[in-house]
Amino acid sequence: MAEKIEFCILDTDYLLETERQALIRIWGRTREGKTVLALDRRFLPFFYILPKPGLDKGELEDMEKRLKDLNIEGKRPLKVEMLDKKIYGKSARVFRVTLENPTDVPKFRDLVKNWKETEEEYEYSISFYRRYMINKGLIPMAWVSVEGREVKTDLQADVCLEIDSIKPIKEEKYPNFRVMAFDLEAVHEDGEERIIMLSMKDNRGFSRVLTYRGRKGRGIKLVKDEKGLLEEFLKAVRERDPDILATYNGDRYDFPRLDERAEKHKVTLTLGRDKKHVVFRRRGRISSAQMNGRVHVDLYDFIENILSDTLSSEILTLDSVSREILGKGKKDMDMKDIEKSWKGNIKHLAEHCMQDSELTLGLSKRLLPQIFELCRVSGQKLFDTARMSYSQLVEWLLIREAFKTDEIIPNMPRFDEIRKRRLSKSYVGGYVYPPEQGIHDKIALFDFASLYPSITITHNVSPETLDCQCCSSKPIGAKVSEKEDILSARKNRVPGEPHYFCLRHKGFIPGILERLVEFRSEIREKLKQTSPKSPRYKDLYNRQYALKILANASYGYYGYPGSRWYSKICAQSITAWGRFYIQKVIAFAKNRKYRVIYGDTDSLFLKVRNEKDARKFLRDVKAKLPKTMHLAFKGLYKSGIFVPTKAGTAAKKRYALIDSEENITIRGFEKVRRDWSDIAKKTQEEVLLHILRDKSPEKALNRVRSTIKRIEKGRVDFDDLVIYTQLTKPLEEYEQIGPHVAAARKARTKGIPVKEGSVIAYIITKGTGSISERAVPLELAKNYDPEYYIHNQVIPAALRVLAGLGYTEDDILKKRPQASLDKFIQKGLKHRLKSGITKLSRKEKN
DNA sequence: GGCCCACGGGG
DNA sequence: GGGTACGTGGGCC
Repeated sequence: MAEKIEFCILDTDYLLETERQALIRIWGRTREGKTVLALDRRFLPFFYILPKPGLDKGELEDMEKRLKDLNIEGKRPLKVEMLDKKIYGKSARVFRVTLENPTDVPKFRDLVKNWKETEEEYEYSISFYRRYMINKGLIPMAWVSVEGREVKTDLQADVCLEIDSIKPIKEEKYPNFRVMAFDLEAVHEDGEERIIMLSMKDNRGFSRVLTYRGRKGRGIKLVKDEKGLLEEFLKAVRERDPDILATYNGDRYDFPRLDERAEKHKVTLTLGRDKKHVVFRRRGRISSAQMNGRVHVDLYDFIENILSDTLSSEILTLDSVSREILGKGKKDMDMKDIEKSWKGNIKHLAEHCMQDSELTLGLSKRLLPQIFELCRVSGQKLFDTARMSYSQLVEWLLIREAFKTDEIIPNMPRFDEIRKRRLSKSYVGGYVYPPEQGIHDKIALFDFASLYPSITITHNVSPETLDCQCCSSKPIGAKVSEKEDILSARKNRVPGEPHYFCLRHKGFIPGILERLVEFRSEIREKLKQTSPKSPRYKDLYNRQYALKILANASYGYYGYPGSRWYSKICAQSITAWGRFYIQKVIAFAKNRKYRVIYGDTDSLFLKVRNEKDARKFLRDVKAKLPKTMHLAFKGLYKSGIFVPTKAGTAAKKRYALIDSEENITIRGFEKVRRDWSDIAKKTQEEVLLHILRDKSPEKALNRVRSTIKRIEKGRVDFDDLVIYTQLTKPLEEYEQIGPHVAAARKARTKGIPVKEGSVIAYIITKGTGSISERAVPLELAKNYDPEYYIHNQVIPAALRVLAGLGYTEDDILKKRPQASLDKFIQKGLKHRLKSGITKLSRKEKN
């Protein structure tokens, strides 16, 4: 029976059932809530070959014949065609070799890559499901109309179709995807990490905790043992049948644990919509847990890669991220608490476990719509998009655009090319106007909105428009100097660089960015006419956010060593223009007798009389800027301090600001990691608390001082001094003997077993020699070195926070008076911190 | 100063 | 059958 069905694409994959054609599968959901599986067996893989330039007609014909005659164990190319394509905008004739099975592609490519007629091969490494989506114009998380014949399936789908035809359709809305979050708890017992509890919660009212100790209670289901827990989990997922399984750090923690324990108990981890075990896909240094027909979204991956830039949170724990995004966090339990509860208060542990699933589900409600929009812009499926870095998102956007315009997709750089790019001389970045140290009042902040994308568009910065032939006779604006009018930068000469960009033909990347930016401003217009409470507002907001992310990442993509469209000169030119514009604005301000307090890359702080004054300045300077460059007035701050970092080095942004609503912004933080001692971590935490909650930097300083005294008097418990560091390779293989390696060696000679993967607990003890020489395993430590803990642990940790407020090591050690800073801090922080809207950020723009 | 090495999230 | 990949800071050499 011929059927027609419309659905939203959730996932795509392919199966290699035979040596012959592969099977493409598309999973989705209809408006009516049916799950769909659509199958396509008719799509064929291919790749391109660019012949050496200068081959004559006869030689090309010979090459075509040789390609047609290729033979691997009886397998032949199904088709060899000559096509007109473009490579970096220039037309090029290429051969397209069509094959039967995706695994044939690399095999046939290997055969031809060393031919003397072969200049280069292209598009041989686009995975098959991506190839299909690109060529059919299908967009994940967008809609398709499929005509086909319904077939039987033993997979978990309401409808299964063999595709006769498939085409994209326009529809903005999403179907009601089913989302389930889960979280597990584990303890170490007898050298194993056992799963003791698992919680689940979905967006349709289901929640459950599984465990095998204590009493069954509301929402708690008791199972026999760990194996029973795993089986019950699989059953629940199958019954609730979510489209999306959401975790927080599931790729690195929950799934590897499930996998280990399932193997131990001989349970097959069937969490997808087929009968297959979860697979782990390598992605660089980590693996991702994937199943078929159901999408595992690890929110931590997305937050770490993308969202962390817009978060003010210093660390990315579930607690801190939830606090910021959802306005509610959780009571954290450490490993000892969990073990204690497991032996006693199971109910308490169950609440804690469920809380994690709740927060994860809460986050997914907010973040999945953003990720969906990124899927639509990048054209990549949910599983992939949720794990992509900025560069990868940009890359896939470009790849999909390239296909539309008959551009051949440039190859990924090979390993030695990447290394070469990494080692190549770094170029000059953003301009920093050194901050005027001290306290200032009435400071206006201005910044360029999307500076680098604007430059890319305004100046047509693209690899194929660089130093073009057509404009070579007369590059314009050849002498761009300080004295010239600001508008001369609109010409195509890169300021201070011996390059120019084409004025006649729009570049590939500027063209894409221009459409992105136009599309975004259309959406922002619509946003203005939409009630902020309506669901449509959120959709539009997420859409413009996705576009902004992609546009802003484009500059980084030019300079990213793994980039297919790498161009150091483009990246360099963009920062050159960036410096040019911000310097022009600064020069203009100085000319008008404004005091410039600080400037960095795309922003500057000016001392102004009042808001009106600031707005007037903006108006005047904007008249001097190209219309495509958008300088904006971001706000007037009552006061602020700016802390210059060491001259010469790349200046770090370190400042604290207070606006009229008494919100404080502090920038320039870094975080303390786990290979620090507890005493350092605790001190830092308390310093933060004293400043933010008690509004008292003085208390914070005193807190550090008393800790130092305790250390000096030898009153600190070893537990607070231990540093934990993992051995990531066998002890013998270390070239450099760091403290943990030295401590591990000492442990071994005393008969304490250590091996690759062991976490070494050590203390830095008194004596002479390097830190490593004085690093002793916790079990063997007899004393500790106060100097090390004061100067290498506590003070640096405290200064991460305090330096942002202008304090130095000398202040902690009472070596200098601090009148002026204290005045600011008393005045500034004291009551203004009340508002609680406090930003602590290590983030630096761009 | 350059290079090696570990961390992050989770429990 | 093409993920090969990060970015930053401490301490050794």
